[in-house]
Amino acid sequence: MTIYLTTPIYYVNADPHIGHAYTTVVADALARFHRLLGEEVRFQTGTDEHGDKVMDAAAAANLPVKEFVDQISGRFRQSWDDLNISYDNYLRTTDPAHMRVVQEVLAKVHAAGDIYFGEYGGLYCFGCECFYLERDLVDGRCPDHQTAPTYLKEENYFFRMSKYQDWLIDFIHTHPDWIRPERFRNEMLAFLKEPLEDLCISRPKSRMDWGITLPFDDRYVTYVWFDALINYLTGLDYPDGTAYKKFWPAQHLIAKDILKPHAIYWPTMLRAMGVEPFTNLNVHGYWQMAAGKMSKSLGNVVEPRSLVARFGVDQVRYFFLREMVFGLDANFSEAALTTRINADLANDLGNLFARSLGMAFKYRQGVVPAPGVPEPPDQEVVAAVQAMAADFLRLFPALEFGRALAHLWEVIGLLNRYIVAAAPWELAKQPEAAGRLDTVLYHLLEGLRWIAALLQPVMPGSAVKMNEQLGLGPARWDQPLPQALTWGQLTPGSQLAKGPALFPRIEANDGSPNSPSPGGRGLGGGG
RNA sequence: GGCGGUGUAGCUCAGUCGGUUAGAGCAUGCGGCUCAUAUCCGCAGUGUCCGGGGUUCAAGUCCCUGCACCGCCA
Repeated sequence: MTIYLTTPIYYVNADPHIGHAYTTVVADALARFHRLLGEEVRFQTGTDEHGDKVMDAAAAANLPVKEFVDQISGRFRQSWDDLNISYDNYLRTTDPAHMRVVQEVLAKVHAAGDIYFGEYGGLYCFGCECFYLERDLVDGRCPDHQTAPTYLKEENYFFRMSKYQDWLIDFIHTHPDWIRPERFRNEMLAFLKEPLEDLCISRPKSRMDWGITLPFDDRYVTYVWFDALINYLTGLDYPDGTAYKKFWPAQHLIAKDILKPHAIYWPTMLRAMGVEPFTNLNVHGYWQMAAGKMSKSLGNVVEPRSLVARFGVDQVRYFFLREMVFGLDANFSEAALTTRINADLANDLGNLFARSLGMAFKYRQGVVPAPGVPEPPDQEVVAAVQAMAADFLRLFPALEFGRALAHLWEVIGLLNRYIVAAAPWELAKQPEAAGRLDTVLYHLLEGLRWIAALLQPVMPGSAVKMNEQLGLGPARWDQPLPQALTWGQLTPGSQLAKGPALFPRIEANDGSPNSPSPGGRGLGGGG
């Protein structure tokens, strides 16, 4: 079984932010999850590097464009390395291989008659890279940039998108799960009730030349979507590469700001090219930033790099996956992040792990004891762990990360209560209870092994630390999940290892216990 | 302007097909334990379920309407 996971290629006119980071962490968690299931995974991310906004940003930075895009693209890549992102391919639209394939695709679609030459005139905003109608303007100005648009009349190339409208509507109807969650599917069906216009896909070089030259007219470069979207194919060495034959169609992950290009333009483009549609378009919401709190004192915290530096990679990854319901907006605040880290990671999981290993060392010299005959509380632990794992394996690939983790944390709570009820410190005082103590310690350690196994996609570094302290080598934690999730694999007699606290508490420094009300601008995944 | 969504505890949110005294986590208060990262466990409290009207034996849930916020379209 194979799976091809993609993030958007991020636009390099600005630095990476939390929205990009979220999309990429989700993709990585899924990639790791599917690898653990024993599937063959291809995971691609990258950067989108053409267009006027990049030219402008380079000019503003006083750098040659190529130098500028190298720099920003490198910064994205660095952020993903910080976040422990296990991408297989990092695609840049300035790669010659990509540019060559885009030209091949353009030539093919043009030859088939789905790209034609036409004229378009209108009010153009350079900030938005798009034309506006009078009624869309606010006081004669662009609603986003507050600048007056310029009237432009130019000849351009158009993709015959309207031709595929009926096919697309039918395809969405016959594939209910294709665009998910459902609200985004409904949004697109509503949009498709109106006639689809053809898509302008070129820019004259006289106006903008930082792009890929049209193979059939070298006065033009292609504009945005016939460049950017095709990355999903060029990354697989389309059309002849073995990767393409092996991994297409894709599971796309995007933020809702680029829903339309991915749900409308992209499938019709694929249709015109004669390529099978992607498997799913998975659409997530925005992190709403607490306005006023981020700007000055914490101005840099939305940058993935500083977030990771301040709070830790796995802490940030856990927060992303636990806090946001995929498809809905969520609030981001330092207070909420701190609460998750302290309550869930330090107090619940970290402390459970520390006290369990601590007792194994204190009472059994750090050697895994052999369990005796399980009693009802032990059986309850086994049953709960197994039920949780089944839920987790079902919810995680369905993008219900928060619910999957909530189930896992219920078991963490159960194990904490199990300790109190069993009171190993009392058993340790009674020589005749030695067997009972062995059984309780074993159930704790084995339960933690399951937890570590399931947390690998979410917190890979911490899961390794847990496995190491549980005395397991890579050969054990790399085995496919279905095999790892068998009760009793922790070998009695094996040696545990001491280690530092998995998740140190974050001491409050701003004195604000609760997160402020949501506000401010959402941050999307870009693309 | 059209379509859609949301509104539940101090905060973030669950609430299935209408069905008992409306739940969870965080925060707060009290108690307990000592293996543990001042952690863990137990107990406790708080709700105009956005307002108004309606259907029903019964409404957080269904219908109408008003308000607020959000999204898509125009």
